[in-house]
Amino acid sequence: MQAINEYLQQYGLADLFPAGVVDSMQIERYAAGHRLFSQGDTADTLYLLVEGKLKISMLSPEGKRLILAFKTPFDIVGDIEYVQKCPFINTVEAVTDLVLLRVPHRTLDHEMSGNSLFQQFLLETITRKFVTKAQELNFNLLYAVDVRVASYLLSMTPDKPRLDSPSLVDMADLIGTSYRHLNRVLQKFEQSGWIKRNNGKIDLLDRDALLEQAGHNIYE
Amino acid sequence: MQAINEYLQQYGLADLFPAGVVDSMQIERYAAGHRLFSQGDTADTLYLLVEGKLKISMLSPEGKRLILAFKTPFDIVGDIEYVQKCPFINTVEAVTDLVLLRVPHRTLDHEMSGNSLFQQFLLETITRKFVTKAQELNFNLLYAVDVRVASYLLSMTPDKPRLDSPSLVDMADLIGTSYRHLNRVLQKFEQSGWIKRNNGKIDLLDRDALLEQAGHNIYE
DNA sequence: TTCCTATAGGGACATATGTCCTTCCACCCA
DNA sequence: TGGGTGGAAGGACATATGTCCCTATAGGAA
Repeated sequence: MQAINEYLQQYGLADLFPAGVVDSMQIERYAAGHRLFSQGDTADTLYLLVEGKLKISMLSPEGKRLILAFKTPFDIVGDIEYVQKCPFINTVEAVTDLVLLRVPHRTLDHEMSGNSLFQQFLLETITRKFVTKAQELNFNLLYAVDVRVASYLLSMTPDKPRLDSPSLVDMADLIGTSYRHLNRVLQKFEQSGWIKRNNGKIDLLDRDALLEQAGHNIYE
Repeated sequence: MQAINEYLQQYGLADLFPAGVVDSMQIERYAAGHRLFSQGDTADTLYLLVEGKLKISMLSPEGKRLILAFKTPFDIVGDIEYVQKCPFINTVEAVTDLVLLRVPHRTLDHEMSGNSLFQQFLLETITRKFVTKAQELNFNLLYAVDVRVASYLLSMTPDKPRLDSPSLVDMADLIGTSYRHLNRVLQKFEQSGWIKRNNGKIDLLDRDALLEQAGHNIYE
């Protein structure tokens, strides 16, 4: 069970936050499945994700769900809303058990406004997010679902060639297609011998073929 | 023919840049059609768009062109690349005759690094771009081409209900569909009596119907 | 003028994708 | 133990979209 300072140290943030700000931070722990906030909620907190995996999603006016991203440490949640002073744009839920550092906007406004180091930190973070988002947009406009599925499979298995509990529903919402069509594409991949489905787990048998199908593009 | 200071005044930027920075700015004028830079070019300049309309596009590895945005004053070009210190990500061309203020990175590095006001300015600009890009991504994932076409038509005619020289080729690349399919959708709109095509011009006859088709979503 | 090129407009067809519905199976709980 | 329940898997069909092709027309270049 790490303390706040240890986390900050671990992610190279020890010099970024003055002691006064660190004092006002709180460690928050959430169980898998817990919803941190929903789109439209008032945003008065910046979150630093230090352990676990969370899911960012939104609901369209028609009620269609879109999963925008999965995030793992280190990452920041709520930075856009902090800069824009607007309500939360998306919904965030815990996929695994989470540990986050919670920084109130009030503290940031008092102690960090005009702090050039912190602004530079935010600038680089948000710029990086922008580039990622832009690539994602291009990727979606340019390629059909099978390319995106191949890319997704590859990006989710950097270490071992197996997806343990993929939740095809989430996967479809992330890729932006229907559950049915995702299934169809997976079936095609399986018939081609590129993957093997067992009991909801997915083994990647032929990374090279998938890489070719993905057009050498990977999510992120 | 305005001077640099007048432009800065006009867009409320007079207090943002110290005299030393303003001195190093240059006014640049380009004719319609001119290419300012291409993706991959070294970026050593930040551009402030003060007159005219430009087009941001990219080419996929497969050679498919995607138009990412049209921009009109006031806007900033090259801010992402300035923060990231990376080559230009996209290609930028003049649609109409342009006037831009050119600010060398070198000057910014020397005179503005640590300038909290300027960083805040960049932060807000880039954050806004991020939100726009994110909405665009959601919009593309959520809605089919006809919705996007309706939205595009509405957003391009804020004043008068006519598109004068739409270049359907560009329009298709912006929406992210094929020329053929765009034509098909326009044909459907025309048959529904929502628009009228004359000699390449497009008149909007029924904004309400288009608004409904767009699902009350507008680009931007 | 005459040719050439670019674009508008659209036909025909194949493919990609969405919607609806059915079946099957593992797992949980009363 | 039996009945639910939820997700995996996929059949059938309609629609959306892409590709390839052709024609017509306007405007620039020779």
